[in-house]
Amino acid sequence: MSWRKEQRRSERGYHHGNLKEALLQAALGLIAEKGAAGFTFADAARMAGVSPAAPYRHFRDRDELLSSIAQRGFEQFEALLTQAWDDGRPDTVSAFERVGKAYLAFARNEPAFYSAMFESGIPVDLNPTLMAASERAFAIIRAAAERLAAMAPPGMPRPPAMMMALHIWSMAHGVASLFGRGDAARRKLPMSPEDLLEAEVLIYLRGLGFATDRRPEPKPPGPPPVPPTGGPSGPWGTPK
Amino acid sequence: MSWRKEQRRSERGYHHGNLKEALLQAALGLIAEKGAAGFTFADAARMAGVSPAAPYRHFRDRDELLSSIAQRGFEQFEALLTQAWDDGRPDTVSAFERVGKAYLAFARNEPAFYSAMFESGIPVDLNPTLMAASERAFAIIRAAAERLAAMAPPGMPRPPAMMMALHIWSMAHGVASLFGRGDAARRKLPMSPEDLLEAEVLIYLRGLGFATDRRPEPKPPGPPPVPPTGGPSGPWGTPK
DNA sequence: GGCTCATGTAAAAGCCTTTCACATGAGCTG
DNA sequence: CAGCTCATGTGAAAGGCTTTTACATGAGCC
Repeated sequence: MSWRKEQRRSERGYHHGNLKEALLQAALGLIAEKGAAGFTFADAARMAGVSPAAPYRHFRDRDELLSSIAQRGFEQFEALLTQAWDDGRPDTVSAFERVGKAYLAFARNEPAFYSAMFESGIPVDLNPTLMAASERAFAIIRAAAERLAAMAPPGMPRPPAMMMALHIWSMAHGVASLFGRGDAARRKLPMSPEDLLEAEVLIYLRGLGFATDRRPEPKPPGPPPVPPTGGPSGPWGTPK
Repeated sequence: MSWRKEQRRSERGYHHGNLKEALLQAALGLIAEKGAAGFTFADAARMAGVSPAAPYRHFRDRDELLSSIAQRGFEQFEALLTQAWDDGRPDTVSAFERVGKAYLAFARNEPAFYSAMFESGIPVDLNPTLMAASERAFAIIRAAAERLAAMAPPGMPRPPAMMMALHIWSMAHGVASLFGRGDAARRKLPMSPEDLLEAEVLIYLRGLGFATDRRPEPKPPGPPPVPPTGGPSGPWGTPK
């Protein structure tokens, strides 16, 4: 590991040696535990074993720490989405759904990041660095939408990829925000958030004219003109 | 008006006479202005012209005030959605869209309520009263979905109304959260949030097999089997 | 060895939350 | 109307958090 130094001088002297990182980690834990609102600068300092003034050597103020966390969050988010999308393999539609699941997984597994990114009240659009990171993450969704739009069935008007991307994003974000987290704001659902989102996206894609019954991808988008066969392969299973 | 009393005794004496209400109003303004996180109990007291301890006669603590606001928010939200839905007049689909627009309008016009309801971090599911109010609001969406599901085209599997309701809710909530407010977290959009949501819902409904080209409602859901004519009446206008 | 500058500390000011004992006066009771 | 009582406000105080400032330490570099 790269932090032997910090480890060795456990009874650390005057200087911490890795305070910035320690503060970020502490904050991450605290936010996950008590929410972005309840997180306190002094707590993080205490947790890192330094005086309450020390953090100010590394962050202008509490908000800047929060922004740093959001920044990192967007970076990890982007990485996760990139990996989930996997350049559309093995087929565009299922890769697309993997992206949706990754969105929910991130919200659930990284509540602190998610909180800092979307619920902390920091104005993303006022911080260019943060804004850029956020747009890099969204770019994955847009790229996926682009690919999807390109294979739209020929008989229909071709949907604007940007619009599709925004739609998918809002679905994923809506499901994650309303139903996605372990504790807060949970409501009883008849299905898992993952299934809920998957069905939502499938129905949406079908509304755009995509055949969504997960068959090997027709290389040149095949003839089957428009929505499904009426058969039992709907997004929510067979009706009783 | 019913508050003559408070008005008349402008230079009020020892007792305020309407402090609870005044605090709620003050908080509403403060939250709208500085966000749910930045809102402070002491500020509200100051704004109402009382000592910092006075509010504790009406609210256990800051969180209870926030909950009260969320409670009211859900009630107004429910009223607004009810009115927008208007029992499905003049036709189910357009009434449905009106509900979507009302959702966005609420987020935009009542940022303080919206903030308290969805972003303040208060655990809705731990407060039965609040939870009930929230469910009454959601019930409107579910009722609308129920109506919609009932007129699903006969050829297809009938979608579960609850699922539809959750889908629509997540779309509206996602759009509102990501793009709906004046200032924060805004991103440049190629279209208004309203249009974005409308297109999203229309595509979704089409994916369920509904004809979405706003014609007089077929009393017994007519024969036109499935999606549109391929004509220019798509949800996002005609392709270039 | 000695300098210098990044990094920590201590102390203090200012604000917020919450509690407690006490003050006021609105509304009832006779 | 006198008197009581209790809901509602006040003032003061304890305890935290944030942020600033002057000062301390010691790591890295000639």
